[in-house]
Amino acid sequence: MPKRYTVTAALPYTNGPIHIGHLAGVYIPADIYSRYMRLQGKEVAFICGSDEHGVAIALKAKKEGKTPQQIIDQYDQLIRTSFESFGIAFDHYSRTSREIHHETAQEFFKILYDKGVFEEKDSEQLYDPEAQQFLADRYVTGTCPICQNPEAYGDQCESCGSSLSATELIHPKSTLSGANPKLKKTKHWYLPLNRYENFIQKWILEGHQHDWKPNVYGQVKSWVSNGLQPRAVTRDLDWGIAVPVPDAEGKVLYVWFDAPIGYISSTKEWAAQKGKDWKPYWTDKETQLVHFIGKDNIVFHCIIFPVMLHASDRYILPENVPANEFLNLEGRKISTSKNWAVWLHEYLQEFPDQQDVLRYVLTANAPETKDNDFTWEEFQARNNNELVAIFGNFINRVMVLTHKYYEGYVPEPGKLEQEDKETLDSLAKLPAKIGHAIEHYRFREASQLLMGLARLGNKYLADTEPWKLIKTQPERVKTILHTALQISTALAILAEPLLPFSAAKLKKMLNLDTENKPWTAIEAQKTLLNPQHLLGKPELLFKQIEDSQMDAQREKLTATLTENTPEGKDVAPLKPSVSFKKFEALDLRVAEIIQAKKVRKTKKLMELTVRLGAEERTVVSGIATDFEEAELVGKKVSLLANLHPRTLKGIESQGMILLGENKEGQLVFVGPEDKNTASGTSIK
RNA sequence: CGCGAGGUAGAGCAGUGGUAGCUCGUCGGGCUCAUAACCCGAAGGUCGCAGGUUCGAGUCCUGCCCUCGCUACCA
Repeated sequence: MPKRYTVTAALPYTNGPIHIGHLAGVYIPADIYSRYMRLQGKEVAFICGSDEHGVAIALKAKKEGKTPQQIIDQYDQLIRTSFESFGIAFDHYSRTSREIHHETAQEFFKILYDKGVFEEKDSEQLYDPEAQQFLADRYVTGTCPICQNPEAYGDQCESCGSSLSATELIHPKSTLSGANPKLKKTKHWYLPLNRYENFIQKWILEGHQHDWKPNVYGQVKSWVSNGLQPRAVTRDLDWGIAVPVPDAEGKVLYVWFDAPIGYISSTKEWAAQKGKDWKPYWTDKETQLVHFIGKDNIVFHCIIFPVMLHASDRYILPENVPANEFLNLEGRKISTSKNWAVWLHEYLQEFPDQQDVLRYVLTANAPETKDNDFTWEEFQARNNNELVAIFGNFINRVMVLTHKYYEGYVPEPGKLEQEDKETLDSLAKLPAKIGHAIEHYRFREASQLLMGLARLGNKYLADTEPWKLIKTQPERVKTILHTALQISTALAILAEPLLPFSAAKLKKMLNLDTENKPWTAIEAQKTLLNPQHLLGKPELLFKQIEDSQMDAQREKLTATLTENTPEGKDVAPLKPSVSFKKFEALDLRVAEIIQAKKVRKTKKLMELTVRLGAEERTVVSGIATDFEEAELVGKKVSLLANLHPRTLKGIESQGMILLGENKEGQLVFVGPEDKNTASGTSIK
């Protein structure tokens, strides 16, 4: 096993607070891993920090009439304090806006620059003269040069599916100001990922086929087999880290380039404060580097950042990148902008001193292999049925019995019976099992193994029945409770990485020394709690969570949903009036649906065959989420019949069905329903 | 359409070639030290579908279907 661990957790982007998805995917597993490694006596640097650059922050500031600095200060503070009170025990949490990071990132750039790694390319890019900035591809719309669709985006045309670059668009328009963007020459530096395909091939595809998670490995494989492209590492923007070479005024490092370097600068800052040398943490082969991230970050941490590290020729590569999938909330995708989330800072207020409950639930149901769903129902069940009923209750039974029979002193054990030995043997095997699970990033399994130990304790008490034997064999009861107390102590030690607050509370109840007993003591079946040791006061380790609390949380989410529906807002403003002539140009008809079929591999598209008098037409309409195939057939609807045909998913749509949206956000037909209106009738 | 990940008991998941398992839930029983908690037992699965390889397939191969994600779409 390596002796030193550099553990990084994805840098949170400071444009919003932390929610349960972040915790389940990144911060809780990283924290468990780091805590465990520290308990094994390893040198650990658990590193994180706020990611504070990039165009999204610049735009958010502009929108809110604040400076970018104000935005990042606000969220850095919120994120920092909520991590701290949640017990994510970073060794260091820095910020990419700090001087040390600017220096480190610039130095990193310089190293690659001096080695001639980058390719320099002049290109003509669209520049918005009103907003006075270069436009990212997705901020430009225009006419597609291939299919003439007038609303193609700068990176891709929705109509024909072609990949475009913004400069190819005919009649481009800035979505920021509406201005006509002008071409302006600009120079950028590119990281030629294509030259490192062999490196990635050997390192990951051949070297880590079996120890990396399938979802991570699969993503990398997909990227490599599609062919890697050079990627610009600089941008024309005023918010970020200046490009430290001549001839680069007004240019900053692209945020994805500077952010991962934040791991290094944060380590440096930490080492300086501790009087340590940071270098071994990033250069020594005895160091195991592990990146904890969500699946959206796989390409950066498995391809781009490693290529940067490799090209610099002075850093070690990550040993593993255990990316998690995503967590949904009550069946819907978590969304910061739609406020569909459980926010960490709100949880901490509403469930004070219950950090471990959320830690446990998010660990036991972590999205390790696929997307998972968080529900308040499960949250309550996991707490009441597992933490309270199994773990907390076992501890309480042992505490109460020991106080009742022996005034809180640990009794002297007698001769061990078969049932005692078997229980202690199972106990001795657990540290290795839990450790193995954590070392292999299977935190869900680790949490269940820990709960299994509490179950073992309950079973042991049920089998030995000390409350009966106390009347007939009081000596035997001493052995039983001594054994039960050993299990309790082991729980306190083994729970530390997973449930640090409860572990601390339990240690206090057991009156354990503050320093941790090593896991090896459990494996060696050493006495963990000596006879005559005096226990502390019994307290409940976990509290029941009531239905009313869950109802309140669910109501909060329902309120969010209501806010998000169009009805909660004002009616959309009317468009400018049109002349009668223009209205007359529209040919509106009654159409009868005679066939309806969902378009494969789409969520919303329905292929409809409609009758217009004698004529039959195909119309593709985005209504599949609101209507079943069967209920559509026979229905009469209003159709805009002379709309220019458009091809969707390879099906030519010859018209558009008129629809309205009700307050629940469901689509309803505008039109004549099934009266005696003949199909083909004109609507006037 | 393309790529990736999944599809195993009512729910959530484990199981990568050798008699289908865990947790929750359900039902029945036991216990009463314990936060109406704990312990035992039972019911419940054609392991997405169809072929193939093999003495043997949840596990390997091929094709297909479905779900999710990325991307796109929503005329």
